[in-house]
Amino acid sequence: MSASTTPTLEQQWLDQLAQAGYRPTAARRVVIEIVLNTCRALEPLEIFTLARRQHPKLGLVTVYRTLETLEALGLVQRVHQPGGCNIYLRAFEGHQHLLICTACGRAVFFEGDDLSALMERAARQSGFVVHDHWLQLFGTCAECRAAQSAPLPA
Amino acid sequence: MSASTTPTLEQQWLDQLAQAGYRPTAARRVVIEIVLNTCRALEPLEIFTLARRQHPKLGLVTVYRTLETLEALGLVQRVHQPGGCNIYLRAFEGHQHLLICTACGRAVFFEGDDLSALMERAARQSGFVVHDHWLQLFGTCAECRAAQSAPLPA
DNA sequence: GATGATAATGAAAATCTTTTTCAATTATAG
DNA sequence: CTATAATTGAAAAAGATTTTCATTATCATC
Ligand SMILES: [Mn+2]
Ligand SMILES: [Mn+2]
Ligand SMILES: [Zn+2]
Ligand SMILES: [Zn+2]
Repeated sequence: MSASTTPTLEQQWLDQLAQAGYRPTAARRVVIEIVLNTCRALEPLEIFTLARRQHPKLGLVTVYRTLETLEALGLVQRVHQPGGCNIYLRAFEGHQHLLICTACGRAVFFEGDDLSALMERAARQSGFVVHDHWLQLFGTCAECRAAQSAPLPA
Repeated sequence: MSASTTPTLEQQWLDQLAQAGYRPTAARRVVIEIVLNTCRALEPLEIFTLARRQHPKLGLVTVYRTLETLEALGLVQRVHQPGGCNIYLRAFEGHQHLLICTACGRAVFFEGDDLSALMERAARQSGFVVHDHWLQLFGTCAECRAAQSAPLPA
């Protein structure tokens, strides 16, 4: 086997931080680890609570600052949901959109949407030049459907 | 001419309020009038500032409460934008989406999107049952494009 | 058009979230 | 190691929204 193993995503993010002149600190590591190991968008306070288990003297301010930095680097994104708009998730890679479970919050990425016809029609009818689009799907994930129909525990 | 004229939208909203047991007060009239006569989504504070010109003793709390009520009745909706998520606009009528000018905020409604193929594909790939979707387009309106390319005032 | 019951209002206080300040700590280059 | 600069966390400040509560406006009934 080759001696070079693929660096973990966490390491890749830390490398990107370093490359941009940021130092790889304990606080940043913990926040990054949590974001990368959670399949749903998290509020700063949730991240803080989880992170403190590994890093008890962490301050909430640092969570805010780290999210701001990661967002500026394009590694995380803010997600908008009916229940709140300051929740953070791993950023899209390329042109993707989210499908979010309204029961548990699980977020999955999908791609391959082609909205060009739609956007052209909207542009023609409105006189706008359309630059961008937000698309988000909501549904129920397989796990939540299974839990819903499962027999209640005795 | 017929004696019965079509009631204004403002009157229709006030009627809906009355029907739901709410009183048509001066404060509510002013907020409604502003929402109906503005072509972009507004923050509570903006509505408050505009409304005070007509109703100087209005309180900001009342704007919040009125928006809450109008939202509960399905007359206004919260709009999400990169710049803020607590801005309010007339609600959709039927299945519509928004196209928003990123320069001036102007919002126009459009309909006729067919995302069923897209949603089915996302559902199949993810194992989710898809219930709902958010779609929003961003662009530049004709007025803002004209203003941009117009010669500067002497 | 009074009157009493009830809804609605606005000022102030309370809450919650996010940002700023600043002294102490930590990472890095030399 | 040491000097330098970045980072951190606590506390304070700022902002946004909600709650509380005494006062005022609306409405149904007379
Ligand atoms: Mn897309
Ligand atoms: Mn649609
Ligand atoms: Zn789920
Ligand atoms: Zn515009």
